[in-house]
Amino acid sequence: MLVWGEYSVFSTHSLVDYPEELIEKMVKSFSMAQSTERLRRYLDDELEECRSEDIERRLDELGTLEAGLGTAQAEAELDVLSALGNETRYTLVRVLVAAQEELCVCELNAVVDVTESGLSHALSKLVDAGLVDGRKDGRWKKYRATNRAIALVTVLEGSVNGDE
Amino acid sequence: MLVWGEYSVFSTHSLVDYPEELIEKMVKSFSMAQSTERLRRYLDDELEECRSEDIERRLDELGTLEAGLGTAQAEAELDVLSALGNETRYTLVRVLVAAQEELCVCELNAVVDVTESGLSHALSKLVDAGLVDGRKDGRWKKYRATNRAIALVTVLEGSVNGDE
DNA sequence: GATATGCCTGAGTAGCAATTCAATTGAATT
DNA sequence: AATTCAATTGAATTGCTACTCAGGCATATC
Repeated sequence: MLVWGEYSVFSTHSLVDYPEELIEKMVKSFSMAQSTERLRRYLDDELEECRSEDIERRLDELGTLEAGLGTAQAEAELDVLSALGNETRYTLVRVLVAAQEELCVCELNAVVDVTESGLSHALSKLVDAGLVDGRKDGRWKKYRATNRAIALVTVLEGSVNGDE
Repeated sequence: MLVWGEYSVFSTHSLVDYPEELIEKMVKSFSMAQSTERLRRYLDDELEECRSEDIERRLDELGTLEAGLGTAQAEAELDVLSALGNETRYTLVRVLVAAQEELCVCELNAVVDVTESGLSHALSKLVDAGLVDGRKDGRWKKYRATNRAIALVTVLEGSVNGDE
């Protein structure tokens, strides 16, 4: 039986008896147990009395919160955020939103300080994130901001006042 | 006189006559000239006739678009975005928004897969970005989502439907 | 068809960001 | 005051992203 408090695992055998991966696992489960232990103490504090079901329930509640709308959705949202969270790409989106019309790649090249290739990479990421749409027009290619981009930039500009 | 088309600069002197920084400058201004040249051709296409003032004017317009609400604001916005654009931190914010109440660090430790230290770093970045507020309560520390965080997560969840 | 131009893609790399580790602070308990 | 514990901080390391470069494809012009 594993009794972490008394390290009975370690007292029975020498550590070198175990393969590395197992040790890693043990260490991880140990630190896991530690943080659960802390949570127990916290709930003890908060709820006055605290049975082990309370911890289980709280862990469950937290898990539910995390799950929220499912992981796929959250992943998509994260993609959008990390697409926007870069100076070059955010500049492009801001310009396209402000322009309220489609702009040619050759025009966009004038507003960001990267290679033609870098610009292309940036735009492709923005397309993947659903933040801009691209359209080929003869030898030129034109991009416009999507509604998603407009919504996000608007909220962002509204919510972030330069006063900090 | 510099005539890029004919590389007169390079024909007059050997390249090694110039210090490296100057060459770099020349190369940069050359590629700059190239992209401006492309913009000229594009405007030629679009406006039918196109004088050099037209290019100047368009470059100005694009510059204005880029400037928008000033660089300080844009920088702050970018900070917020890059703070959110990370799995650990975005999970924390989502959980805090969903919880609609302050949560203890020891509780948050249960929803993300990082060290206690990593969690602390993450929370500190979120505070800097104005996405969460921290409050010390005895030996525990509790964090809650700010209005900014709520607004952004809400819009994001509304704008990004998992349908892609 | 040959050439020029606009843009894109894949590979490689430099630099930065995210995580962990080690040590510390501050509060509470003894 | 000494100890324990929650949380933070700074340094070191790992991992990854955002570039550039080289080459390619498509369209237009000759």
